[in-house]
Amino acid sequence: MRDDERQSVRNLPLFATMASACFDRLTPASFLQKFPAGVTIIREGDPPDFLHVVLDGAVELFAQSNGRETAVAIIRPVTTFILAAAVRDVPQLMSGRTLMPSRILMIPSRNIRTCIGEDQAFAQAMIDELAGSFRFMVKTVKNQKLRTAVERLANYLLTCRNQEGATAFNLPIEKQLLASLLGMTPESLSRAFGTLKAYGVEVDGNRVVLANEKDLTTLAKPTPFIDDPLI
Amino acid sequence: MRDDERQSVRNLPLFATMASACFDRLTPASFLQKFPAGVTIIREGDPPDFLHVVLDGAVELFAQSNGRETAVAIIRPVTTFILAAAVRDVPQLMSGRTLMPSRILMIPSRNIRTCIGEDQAFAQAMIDELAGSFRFMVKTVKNQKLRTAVERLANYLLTCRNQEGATAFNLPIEKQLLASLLGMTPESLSRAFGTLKAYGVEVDGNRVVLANEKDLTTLAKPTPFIDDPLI
DNA sequence: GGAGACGATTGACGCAGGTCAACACAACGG
DNA sequence: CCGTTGTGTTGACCTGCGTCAATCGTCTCC
Repeated sequence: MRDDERQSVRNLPLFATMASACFDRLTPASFLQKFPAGVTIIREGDPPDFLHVVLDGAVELFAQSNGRETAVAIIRPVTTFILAAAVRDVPQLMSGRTLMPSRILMIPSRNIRTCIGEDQAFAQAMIDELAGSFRFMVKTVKNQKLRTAVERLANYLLTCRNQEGATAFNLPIEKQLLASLLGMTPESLSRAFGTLKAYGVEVDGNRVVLANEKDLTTLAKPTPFIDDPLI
Repeated sequence: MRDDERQSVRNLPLFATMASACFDRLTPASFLQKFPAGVTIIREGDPPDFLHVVLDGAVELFAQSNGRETAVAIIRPVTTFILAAAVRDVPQLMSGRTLMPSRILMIPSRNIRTCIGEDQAFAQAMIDELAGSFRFMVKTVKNQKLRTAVERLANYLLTCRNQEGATAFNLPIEKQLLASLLGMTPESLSRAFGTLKAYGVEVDGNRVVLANEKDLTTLAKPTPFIDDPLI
């Protein structure tokens, strides 16, 4: 691991406040691994031997059942994942695959659990992180159960808009994956985009322009309690 | 609060390991409140002034948007809720209403946050609790996105069966609420029960008999990574 | 440059599940 | 005792979305 990367891990909310003594004990036991795109790096049901940190690239968390599959979250640098399984030492509920060539830091989850018991600040940061993850999943459930496919797409686009700060942007993921994340088929996503044309949504490949935010917002009815990632 | 109730709160996983000094500081600041059935005791968007503990009765956590409403979880004694909002001090994402006359212990969330900083064991218990809550929501998302309405009902019944330990039992909640919890309308639930007749599911009011577990299981395809509440 | 692979789109069609309305039934209160 | 209210069921209908198949464009790799 390069020194600037070590620093960027250290700067994560989860690790920023922990005692240096603990952090220094964590890092030597960890190792950095490079993966090409499209590799499944963790599998549902596996024991959570490592806490993973995406340093570079992107990881899709997904789940399978009955031959069906769905994306649950996209993890981008610099963020951890499978925290909950790691601290409880129980089988993982989701699989993870790289969406592009990625570099992942793997920290033995045993060391994580030890540090929690020794470092008060780390425990506090862990509580914050887990509470945030829980709330993210609550929002996901609400999004899924209270909205139609077109509404989910409309709100997704508005959220992109807010993060980009502009009404024109590129979709950060492929449409196939977006469909899975939004809980629909690629065909339905295509048709949902078609429906949104009437609300000023212009699409060309990955390029999206929101030409009529007002109408789109009226349709989407966004609420901070689903769509604001910060609260 | 009666002494045996104080003890049952103390016995909760969240409070069992914490230092007595902390627990003793928590309880005097808390108060017990009685609610009749059907009362909304917390509201989406409200600040989380209190951590709630259901001592008696039951509480439905639900969310609303666009005039639609959905149940997210049922809280039974003795369990806490809105933990995540309380520790982060951010608006609640769900509302809660009593399903029957209930007695709820309300602990100022400020005190909870203080204790986390002072009591290592409490912080540890909090981490466990939040990790468990997160995983519950992951399972909820998977259940919702990977299964049809009939499959969700079939798996719900099999989960009841395991908790009761018998193939005949009473539904613990009204069908209306069950429909909302499973993400469908009451009419659809009624028809889903109709579909399951062919799989040995006999229903009379709240009474359910699973006369053919084998076929039902073949249909439901339960997986511990969605249906096992313990992992 | 051409063959293939992959992602996206479109059309035709079907089904799951929502909507609306009517009705059955039990619980409850006057 | 009967009307009222709440809860569940059933039927008719419709729509949102999945499925299947064909097509098109883009990218890659010989």
